Amino acid sequence: MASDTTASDERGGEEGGRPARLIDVARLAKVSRATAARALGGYGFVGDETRERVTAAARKLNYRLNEVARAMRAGKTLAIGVVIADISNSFFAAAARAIIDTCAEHGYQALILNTDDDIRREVEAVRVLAEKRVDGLIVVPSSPDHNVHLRNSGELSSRLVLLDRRIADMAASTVTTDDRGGARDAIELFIARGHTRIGLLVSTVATSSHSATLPHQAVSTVRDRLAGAKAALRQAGLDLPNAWVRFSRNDLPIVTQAAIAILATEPRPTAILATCEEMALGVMAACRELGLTIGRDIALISFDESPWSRVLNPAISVVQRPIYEMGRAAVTTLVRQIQGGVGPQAIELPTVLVDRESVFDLKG
Amino acid sequence: MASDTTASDERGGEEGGRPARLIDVARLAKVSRATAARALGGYGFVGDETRERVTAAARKLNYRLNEVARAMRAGKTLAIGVVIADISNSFFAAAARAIIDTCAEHGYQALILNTDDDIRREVEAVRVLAEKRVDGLIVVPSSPDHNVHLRNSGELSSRLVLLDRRIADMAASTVTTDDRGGARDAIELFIARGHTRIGLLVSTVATSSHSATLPHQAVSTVRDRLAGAKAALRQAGLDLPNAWVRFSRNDLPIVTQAAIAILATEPRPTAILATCEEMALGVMAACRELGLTIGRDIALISFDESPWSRVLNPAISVVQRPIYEMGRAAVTTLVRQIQGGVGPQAIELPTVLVDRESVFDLKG
DNA sequence: CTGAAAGCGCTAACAC
DNA sequence: GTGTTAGCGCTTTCAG
Repeated sequence: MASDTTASDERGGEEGGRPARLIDVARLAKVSRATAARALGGYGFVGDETRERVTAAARKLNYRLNEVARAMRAGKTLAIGVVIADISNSFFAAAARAIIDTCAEHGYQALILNTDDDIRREVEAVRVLAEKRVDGLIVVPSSPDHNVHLRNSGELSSRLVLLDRRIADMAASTVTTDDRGGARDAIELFIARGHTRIGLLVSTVATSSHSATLPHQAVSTVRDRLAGAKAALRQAGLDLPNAWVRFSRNDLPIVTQAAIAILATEPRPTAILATCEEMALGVMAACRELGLTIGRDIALISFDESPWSRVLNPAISVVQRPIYEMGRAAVTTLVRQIQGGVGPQAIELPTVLVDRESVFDLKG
Repeated sequence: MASDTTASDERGGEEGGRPARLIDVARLAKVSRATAARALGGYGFVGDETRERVTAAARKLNYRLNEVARAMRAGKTLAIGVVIADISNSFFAAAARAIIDTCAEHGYQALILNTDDDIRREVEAVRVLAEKRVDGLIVVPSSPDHNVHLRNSGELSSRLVLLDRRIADMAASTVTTDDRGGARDAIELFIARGHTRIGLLVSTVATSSHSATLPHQAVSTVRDRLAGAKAALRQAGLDLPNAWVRFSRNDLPIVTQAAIAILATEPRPTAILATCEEMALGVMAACRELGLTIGRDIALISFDESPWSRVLNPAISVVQRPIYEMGRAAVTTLVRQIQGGVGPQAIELPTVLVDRESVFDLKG
């Protein structure tokens, strides 16, 4: 008799009553819970005939393992928390797709939270995920230095991967791209085509609108791209007047104003590097308003491939980043860290400059 | 003495050792687990002084509620499963954003899985989420009739919201848009501008490439839009030759081929209705290849607002759907169903035709 | 107002 | 090969 004294008996297959538990399967198969678990879980030793009885019983009762109980007992949830700025943004959506799929391949589940790059929401998100007892964390940090919540999350702090952005002095894995090189390549292409007046439209969510100076809280990606662009300009002996660089948040009307601000200078740049899809759209919107034509009046290069960049006329040249690979690498690194107990790694993926039609030749 | 016999004592604050449990807090505050739980959970009656001692102890130990244990005991995970085709697709990304945020507002977590509109992956996703014991399910069903896995999920079957697509004879809530009306409006605008040769480019993931006939497994959204368009054409006494309608999967090269197939007919349509962003991009790509100009040679209307539709030259007219509202409504309906035990509802949100510049006047 | 005790469903030692 | 048992950390009657 022992402990199995639940009065309920003979649960109907799928319909009615609460879902079947392991003990229901065990009883129907006339074995113990341990044996049923072994048969279903495929571990330990179970007689062939017994195993069949158990699986038959499980099917008959429409048995579903209770993952909550399993997680509780095993101390692993097989879940990974993902903290990003905004999943409806195309970059994060693509990364999330990779993360979700790769998680699934490894038997993990992804729990995704948006922060809108607000550090308070990020802190809150990490807290929630810690309470959910996720086995690991992938974070796109919204601040380059505010990171107590990341250092201070006990176990999780050593099962953490920073995606897209680095944080100084954190012993966490990072998956980034060569943003500095990407920006350099873009500027060099402009220069090779004879452009000497080159503007920069930089996405920084920290800013409330747009400004000409680098916000204090600018994230590593922003700093790197800026540094890469400046280095390339300097090497060519070119100037970067303040009026030609604008930091803007990811909001079309604001980006458009920022782009107009750059393009309204006299003389205006003949080329603009945009640090993401939204910035590129802002340049296009500004050109529309100003009666300028991309690929003829204004050369444009954008970071990140967009669904439309290949299709426009002229097609837009881009600094491609391997976004899907980034998400995938974040998960594989994290899983290795969780399972293998290996230390943090820094992964930097290359960018590829894809030259299409938006960078016209000024010398021709 | 009783059961609290764990030998470990005095856990260091945040660092070192396993995370603090309720019992550690209780001991430090010199109360029982029950009292500590009441104080922290904010329910039941607790003396003011006691409450303060407990919260102080919790803070000191950096205590985090173990959600897994809570879920196990309470029989609620406060998690909602979301089964969609592809989160990197802009429509689903926007819906997911709304779902995640609205879930968070209600204290729930969203678990998102991609199916690529593959019914087998959908079945698998539902199984996984059932094992995770999610409290409810939001599904974008990939098939209009294959639904055993949805009917057959015990408790979950009555805590299910179908998003974007309906399934015949399912007693589940649905959140959809007036796709028939949206398509009708679009066609009527074409007609009002003098277009009589109107083509249809319809997204159907079931198809392996593109074809002229409606696939058997076409989802309600597809059928409704097709029906709406046909009704409007019929009412105007217009014909819809097979050669002017194409069903295509969401893959730019294939969509482009499909659009080219339509535009290569003689005489070719002067207007095309595209049923999503990807279809519209395919039309643009085809026009590019064929040397045709949107807004002059070809009028275009697309379902769903895109980041670029406002910015292009000409700006693209669209049938707007309230995507964020759809996601939000799915969650609020589901939560009401979970908490209030109310029955399933059918919510249909309106579409809005936004007339921009891509539909030129043929009569002028 | 506070404490004791009974599990939620599962797994993993350890017996037999 | 199979069964017994002891919890994982929490909530929640039920007493006091």
